[in-house]
Amino acid sequence: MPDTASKLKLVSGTDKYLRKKVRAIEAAARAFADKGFHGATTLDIATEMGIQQGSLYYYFKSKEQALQEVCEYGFENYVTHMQKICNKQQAFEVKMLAVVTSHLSNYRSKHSAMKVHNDQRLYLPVERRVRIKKLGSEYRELLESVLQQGIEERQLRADLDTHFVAYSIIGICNSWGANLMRDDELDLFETIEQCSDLILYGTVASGNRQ
Amino acid sequence: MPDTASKLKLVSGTDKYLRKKVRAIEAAARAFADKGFHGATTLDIATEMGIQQGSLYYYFKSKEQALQEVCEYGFENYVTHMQKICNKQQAFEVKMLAVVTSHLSNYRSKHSAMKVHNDQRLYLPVERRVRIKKLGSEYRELLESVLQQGIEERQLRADLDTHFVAYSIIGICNSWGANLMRDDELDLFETIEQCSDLILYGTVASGNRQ
DNA sequence: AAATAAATCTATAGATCTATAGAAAAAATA
DNA sequence: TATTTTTTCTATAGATCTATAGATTTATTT
Repeated sequence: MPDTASKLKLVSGTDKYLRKKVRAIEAAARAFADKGFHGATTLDIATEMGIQQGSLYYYFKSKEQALQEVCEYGFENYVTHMQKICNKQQAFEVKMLAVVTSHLSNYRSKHSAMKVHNDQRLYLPVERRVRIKKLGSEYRELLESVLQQGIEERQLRADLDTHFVAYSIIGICNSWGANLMRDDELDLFETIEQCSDLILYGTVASGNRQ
Repeated sequence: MPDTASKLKLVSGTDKYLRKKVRAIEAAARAFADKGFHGATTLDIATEMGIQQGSLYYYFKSKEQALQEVCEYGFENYVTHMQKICNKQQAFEVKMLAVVTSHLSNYRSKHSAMKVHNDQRLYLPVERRVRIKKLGSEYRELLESVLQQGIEERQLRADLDTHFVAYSIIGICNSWGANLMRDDELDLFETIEQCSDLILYGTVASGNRQ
């Protein structure tokens, strides 16, 4: 069991420890994504790692902490990727496509941690959600800044509520993302294209615009 | 406990029984919406009804059956409402607005059963999901028929993938619906308007259409 | 090779939680 | 009012599941 010394290793441990810790987080992510936080057991997680149930507590102090770490892990990669997209000097449309692509590819690559973040994070007590909330705001703000850029480049409607639209984009992507995880037949690139198209152009025919 | 005779009452019982059974379903819906299927206990449900934990089994044969009934109950009203909308002789736009309004109002009226249907139904074994799946297809087909009408009336783009769009509309509405349940400050009618607007017109400025 | 540290194991206490059985109370019917 | 039916209660068996303690094995360092 990690004592005061090895607690430090949760942040900067040996490579060996960190690698297996990541495996533990990913095993927990799969179990939680599959059966939900309360439905999955510590035995499920341990079995997926090939260790005994009790041994799991070498990596997590509690099941709740496992959920917290899964959520943070899943979302971190995600926000980092978003930052890279935003920092590039590119036209709005390109960024927009990159955002949708990033979001949906993430799901297709079976990144269960994202699903867990979306579906299970509210089962954490508020005090465990502080960091997750911060990451969430950061992500939404980045997306809003992309939309703002679109408005400034006069590509997007000037009257747009960027907050509303950002939230809606996330909603569409999450619902299709869940589908992509469930249904392997579903074509990733077609879905990306259709989502972008809907967000940009809506459904109304050219002749019938307001 | 309901014997063979009272099993019939699940379909056509005394008013008294049926009224309390609905109360039971609604209590279960609140508990499941709040804590998730596995997170909520039969004690939670019973306490909300003001009865003892064991007494709950007079209304449900098992916790799993409670989940099944909550999902069916929540979705039934919903599909029925959709049918009413579709059967009216009205212009496409009017129906479209009615669909979004119906979906989102449902959430604002704290109809937890809908949330449970969306978030928890996959925890049911397939054999318990037969009826729920049928209702789901029915709903999506109705929505697709509204979209088809829009295409035929030349209001919507002729190239639209109605299946994709129907699914996306449901996705947007569900994500805003969850927000409406969580945040009482959020204005229902503004949200309805914004959702419809996004679905119909997208985000791109008039001058920049394809 | 001996000593120390890291990683895993076994076994279990203690706390749930579901579902059932049978008694008791309340309501409806004869 | 007596009888039957419906509804609820109490108590509990039996099955989890989390988290911990201490022993044991494996790996690393001196």
